[in-house]
Amino acid sequence: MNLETPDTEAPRRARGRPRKTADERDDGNRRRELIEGAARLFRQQGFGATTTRDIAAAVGMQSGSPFYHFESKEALLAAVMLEGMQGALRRQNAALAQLVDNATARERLHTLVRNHFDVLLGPDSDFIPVMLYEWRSIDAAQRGEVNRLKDEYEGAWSPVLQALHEERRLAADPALARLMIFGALNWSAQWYAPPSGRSAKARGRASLDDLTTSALQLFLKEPT
Amino acid sequence: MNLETPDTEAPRRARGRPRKTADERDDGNRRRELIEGAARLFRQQGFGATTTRDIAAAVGMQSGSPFYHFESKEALLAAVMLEGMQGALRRQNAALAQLVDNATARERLHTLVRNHFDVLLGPDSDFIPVMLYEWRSIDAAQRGEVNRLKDEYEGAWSPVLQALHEERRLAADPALARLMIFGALNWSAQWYAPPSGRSAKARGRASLDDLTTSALQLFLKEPT
DNA sequence: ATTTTTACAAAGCGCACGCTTGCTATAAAT
DNA sequence: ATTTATAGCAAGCGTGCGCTTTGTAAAAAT
Repeated sequence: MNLETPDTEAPRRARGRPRKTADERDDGNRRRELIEGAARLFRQQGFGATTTRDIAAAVGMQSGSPFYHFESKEALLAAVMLEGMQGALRRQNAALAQLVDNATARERLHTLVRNHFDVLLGPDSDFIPVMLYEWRSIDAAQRGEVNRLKDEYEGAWSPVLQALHEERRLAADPALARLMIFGALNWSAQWYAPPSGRSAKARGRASLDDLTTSALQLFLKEPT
Repeated sequence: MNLETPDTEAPRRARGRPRKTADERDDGNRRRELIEGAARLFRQQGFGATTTRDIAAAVGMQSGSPFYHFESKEALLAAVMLEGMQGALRRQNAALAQLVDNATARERLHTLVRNHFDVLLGPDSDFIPVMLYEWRSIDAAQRGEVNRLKDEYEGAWSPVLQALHEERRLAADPALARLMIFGALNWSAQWYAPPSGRSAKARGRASLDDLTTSALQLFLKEPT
């Protein structure tokens, strides 16, 4: 017993380059490029159809090098999801913070929906779709933290929908309504193609603002 | 040249067991069991995470035997999708045919939504979710026929939504509304757990009828 | 009785893919 | 100057997996 540490805590003055913490390692190195490249490939081809060699090649590495940064392909997927949820939550909180204090429930929902479309379909929007459609591919162990963030993200919608329900502008049960609304929005990742060039609307390509308008029209009633 | 067939078409009186046509081969044999087993596994684990050995074992075959019935794993996936869309379309047409001629647009939408939930979440409902969430896994060549059926299935919703729009019970643009409504419904495959035992609603488990009611409440306005 | 087809089982090929191992150049600390 | 950690590269191991090949018992026709 007691193989690990002597009782006397000798200060062990460290020499050489100090070890970075896991947090510090997250910043400006190739790790990020790996996450972003993986997110793009996972979205385009799916997790199963993407090889770790594909990912390495996408960022200009040799085939084994990603495993210096991530202990497994699955851990890389988990990092993509975690990164995505953190970003989404950050942006949602920022959007809500910009609202005036006396904003109506309708205005709050508009902000939430518009931000969600941006998270799903805007630039650098590979993370959340991967999370939504590759959920099965990570095991329960790594799902925990992502799930917490997801609950927090979705939880912000509940009081808004509850208020709209009380205003009689949302007829359905708020809990089911939230699920269905997320479905309607998330599904856009399957069909949305961003408008290209001018007169995009004439060609049937809607903007994210158009989508937001239509979504609110679809879900909300006129006030009585 | 001319290695394939002599000019003289000798009648070639066939002896022995006659070859079945591809159509005949579709009926009461293990092929169906393979499709159903594959559908269940593809839904539970995803296409990429399901091995052909898993599928063979699920129907009590040796690992190579499925390839007698399907030329590739991908062809098996395509068969699952085709089977699913054919069944969905058949059931949708049957449900619509049971409507009285003077049914309102609202009644028609109710029928479509209720049937769609049944196709998605009812018994033996693995086919369509697989189609929705493993779309990327089949190549364009095999997507054609499935796509035709899908267009036909979704097309039946358009005149109904158009009519509701004109009745001012559907505010949003019908084309976008259709996409969002399918999203709201299809997404239920991700979260729905069927009610179990008695007092299911008390435990927060909704029935497919409950879902249908909530969906219509969410999408439709009171008549003006 | 013979032939032909069906519906698999049994065995295994070949390789792509996840991951490991060992090495090295550079950077940052003492 | 030396030590220690970083960020990979280079090469390959092992194996799981899609698929092939061969065999063969039963069925269905002549």
